[in-house]
Amino acid sequence: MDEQPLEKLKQIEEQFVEKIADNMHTYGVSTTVGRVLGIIYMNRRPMTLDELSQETGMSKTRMSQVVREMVDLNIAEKVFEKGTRKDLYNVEHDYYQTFVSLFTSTWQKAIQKNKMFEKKMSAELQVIMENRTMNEEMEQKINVMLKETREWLDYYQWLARLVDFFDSGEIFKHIPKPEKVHNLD
Amino acid sequence: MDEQPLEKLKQIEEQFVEKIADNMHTYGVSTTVGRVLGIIYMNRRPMTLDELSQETGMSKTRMSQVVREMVDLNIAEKVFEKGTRKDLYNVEHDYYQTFVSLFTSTWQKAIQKNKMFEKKMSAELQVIMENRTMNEEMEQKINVMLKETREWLDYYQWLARLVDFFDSGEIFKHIPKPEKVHNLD
DNA sequence: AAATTTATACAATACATATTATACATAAAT
DNA sequence: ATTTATGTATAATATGTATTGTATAAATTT
Repeated sequence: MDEQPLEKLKQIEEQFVEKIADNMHTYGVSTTVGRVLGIIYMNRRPMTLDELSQETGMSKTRMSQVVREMVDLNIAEKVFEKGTRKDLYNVEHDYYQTFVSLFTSTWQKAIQKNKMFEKKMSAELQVIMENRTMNEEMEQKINVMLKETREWLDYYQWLARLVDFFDSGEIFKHIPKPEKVHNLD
Repeated sequence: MDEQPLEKLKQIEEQFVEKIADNMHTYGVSTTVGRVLGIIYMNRRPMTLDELSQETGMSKTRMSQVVREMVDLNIAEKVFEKGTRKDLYNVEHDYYQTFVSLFTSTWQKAIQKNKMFEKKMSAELQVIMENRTMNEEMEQKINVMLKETREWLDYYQWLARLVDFFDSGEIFKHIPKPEKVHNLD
């Protein structure tokens, strides 16, 4: 291949960005979030909305929406630089941390949404339980559903512990990141 | 409330189904996959495409698509019953196992898609490296990208170990399911 | 052998999400 | 005080995904 090495390197960086973008639905976020993440990552310094707009070919409005989502997900942060009015955004430079941030953010929301559900269901089942006109079949069905609500609660409590397991970094004690030694090549 | 207890119980089951459906985007699958999962779960015996179509109000075509996806994701299975021509589908009755199945299925696909990427990038960087017309800045950039490909590889290998950690059940040694004792109430 | 049932391929449509264009509020520069 | 820059609210549009309708192939029943 006759391409200039610099151009070739650019292409490789772009392939990285595209691969990150491509993977992002696995993390529960849009392709564009991944693309912006990858672009800032490869840029190796914070970027403005205008720069992101230029780099992605998308509107500044869209870039604004995307970086706000990323900040909410803890995978980007606004950084301050003296002498510029424009907002600057940087991203997490640690693949593992990005995974943990997205994993915990996603599941925290799910856990939060289910916080009151079990209580509500149990209460409603209790109300039916107090109905005097109940036969044995009915009582059995209610007991099955009561058991179900407990399993639901147990599972969501387990999920909360799982999220904490990741958020605290405990996961890395059990599945260590590879040693850095070979990076000293 | 004056509702018949049986109707009330039906409503509670439906609320469970809707909550499962509602949560499903967190697991990376569609609301309809969740609804079908919940319906079969609450039915407590395998269901046919026609029954699912009836219960969901959706086309039989759609139900066929959905259950195939669920079978692919290891959260449903086709079961055989003597004396019926219709396919019967059952679902996993363990919240934890459903989580593990979806988690591992989702991430296995991502890992598979990235299997060759690092090799390809490294090879392309090596080709540039051999270019004689390289200056020091260029060489530094290539080294940064080579380091990047190693980190990528390390991270995906870590993800593979993480998936195995879940798939093997190892996760439950570190974050145990709650004791079953209180279920004997 | 013919009719019927069943699941799914295929094409078309509906709906939800991603994105753009424009307007507007706020802050900074002049 | 006015102008300019900047980010985002809002409305409209484009695109991708979910779903339906119809056709078809294969298996089962008659």
